[in-house]
Amino acid sequence: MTAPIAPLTQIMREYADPSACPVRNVLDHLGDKWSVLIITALAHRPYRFGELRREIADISQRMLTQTLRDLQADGLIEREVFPTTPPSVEYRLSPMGKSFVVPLSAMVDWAFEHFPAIKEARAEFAKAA
Amino acid sequence: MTAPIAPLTQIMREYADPSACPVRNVLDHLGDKWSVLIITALAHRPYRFGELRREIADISQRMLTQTLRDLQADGLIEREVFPTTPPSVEYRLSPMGKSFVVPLSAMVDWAFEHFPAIKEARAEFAKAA
DNA sequence: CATGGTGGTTCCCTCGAGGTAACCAGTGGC
DNA sequence: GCCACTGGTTACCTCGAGGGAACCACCATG
Repeated sequence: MTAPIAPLTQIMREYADPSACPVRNVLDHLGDKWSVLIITALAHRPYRFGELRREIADISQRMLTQTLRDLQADGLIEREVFPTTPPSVEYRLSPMGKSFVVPLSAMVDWAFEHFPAIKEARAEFAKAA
Repeated sequence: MTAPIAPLTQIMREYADPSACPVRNVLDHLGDKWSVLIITALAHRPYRFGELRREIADISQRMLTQTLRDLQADGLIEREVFPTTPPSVEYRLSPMGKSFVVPLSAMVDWAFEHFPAIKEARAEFAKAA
């Protein structure tokens, strides 16, 4: 199982400026506290703002708005306003967002599968120290 | 392409405490500034401390030490000290670390592939605002 | 008239990730 | 004697992500 990632040296050389490196640029954005959770929710069906707020119980309204805006700016989600009273807003994954679910779910599966081993490793490491 | 991720509702309900949720627990750790970069480097071959420091040009010695310790605590990398003078230290991926390279490289590939589209989406979003 | 539910925005504050720099022991080279 | 390289540790500081609460307009309900 040789690593299929391009050599780091090459990547680092090509994208000396971290903000220009695709990996660091994209993954840093998605590595925040809420993006993955929101995308996971939207992977199942479109959600309205309030629904998401209730679903992700411990997110603040401020961060929900902000993270949704960032994901929308990156083109991962689409926002649609319905002129009802009161106006309701629906968020859904864009095609690109849906394509992101594939590698994301691979990571999620990995996390579930190896979580016990990681917990054990942490306990052993703490014991050794 | 239906999302193969378990329903968020179910996950959130099962792991009400965020620190007990495998996904948030594991991915938050790996979502820091340097873990992915270090794992990417080690995916190709073992590295010595100083080698890593030079390879990842813009990491501080402090964060390199700390991130390596965290990855070691999670059981993703192994540390071996050689009793040379001066003592040298080699870091390599553990079997679990190697298994993580699979989903990680899927994400890296996705990032490379969609980076142009993301940049375009950002530009368009900024223009619209 | 007041309250609650739409989907936000704005201000203020905290806390911790991460950067910088100095220092350590031991040894080899000039 | 002085410097450099090995792989660190420690103290100090900054800056921004994120939390909390208040506020907004609009409408329906009681």
